[in-house]
Amino acid sequence: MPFHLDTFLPYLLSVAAHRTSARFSALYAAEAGLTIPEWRVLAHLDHSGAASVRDIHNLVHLDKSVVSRAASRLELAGLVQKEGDPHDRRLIVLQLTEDGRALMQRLSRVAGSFQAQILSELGADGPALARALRQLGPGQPGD
Amino acid sequence: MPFHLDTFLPYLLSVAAHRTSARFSALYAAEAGLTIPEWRVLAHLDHSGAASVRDIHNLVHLDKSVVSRAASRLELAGLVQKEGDPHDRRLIVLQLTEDGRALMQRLSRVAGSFQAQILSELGADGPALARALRQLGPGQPGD
DNA sequence: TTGACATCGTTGCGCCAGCAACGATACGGT
DNA sequence: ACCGTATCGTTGCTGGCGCAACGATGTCAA
Repeated sequence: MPFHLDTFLPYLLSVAAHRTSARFSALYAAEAGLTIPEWRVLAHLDHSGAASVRDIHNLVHLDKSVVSRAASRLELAGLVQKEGDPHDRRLIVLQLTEDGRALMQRLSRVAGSFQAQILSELGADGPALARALRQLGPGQPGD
Repeated sequence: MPFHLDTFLPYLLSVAAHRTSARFSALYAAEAGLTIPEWRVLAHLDHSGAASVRDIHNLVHLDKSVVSRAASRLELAGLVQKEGDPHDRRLIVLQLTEDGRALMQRLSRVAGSFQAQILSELGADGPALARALRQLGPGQPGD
């Protein structure tokens, strides 16, 4: 019996993830020309307050180097402030600037309405999708 | 109200997709050192029979160039046969070789048991996840 | 038939993710 | 205090994706 790719979960996940990210990117491209890593760093800082590169690396599942470069670009753009931690001088404390907070305030509205849009498209399957994705995502055994 | 990244669907999708692909890759890495595009091309050829680069590009959501290069690598590995279409000499007909079919026979068993494993982890949410992913994937409005 | 336009596969190029190596700093045992 | 080890952030490098351009072939209308 041949194998059907279009019922295979890793494939479906990959396609759905790409397409959904692309849809969302198109939305916030109007507000700001952010890459996905940059968006994640901003979003994380927005709800966690100050955080080190390593914190973000662990919690947002981005490689250290990706976080580092995203943070540098965001600093250049004036959205993020980088300063050394006085207690541990290896650490870099990242924090949103005033501009960064203002941007995230607008973007979180965009994100919220996008999320609502997606959920309305999914109907009753929405909650199950979220549960399943959290189950498949890291933080689970072997991570 | 700050924004919570860990309930945001594009983020959850991306993380779940990466992790699930990585888990599956680790499984078939033992059988064959395939990249994800190579795996998709093989899988599609296995259940569609002969197909052109363009067919795969459309149906498997890989860029033309990615399909082209994957096919070249697979031809070098002796898993796929490339020949010109006699009716339309622009087209390249891709087909599994004997070795390719044999490999896919083994890999489809691996894939099947992996799928079963995932579904058992998801429990009752499995079917809803599949439905939701198909809904979010392309082939929907605006694609 | 000819010529304008469309389609197919390949190739070149820019870009970013992922990995490893590095310098700098912190920690722990002796 | 000192030395070996661990951790943090940055940077160089390789490889692959995505886009655009190209040559080759096909199609259709005049």
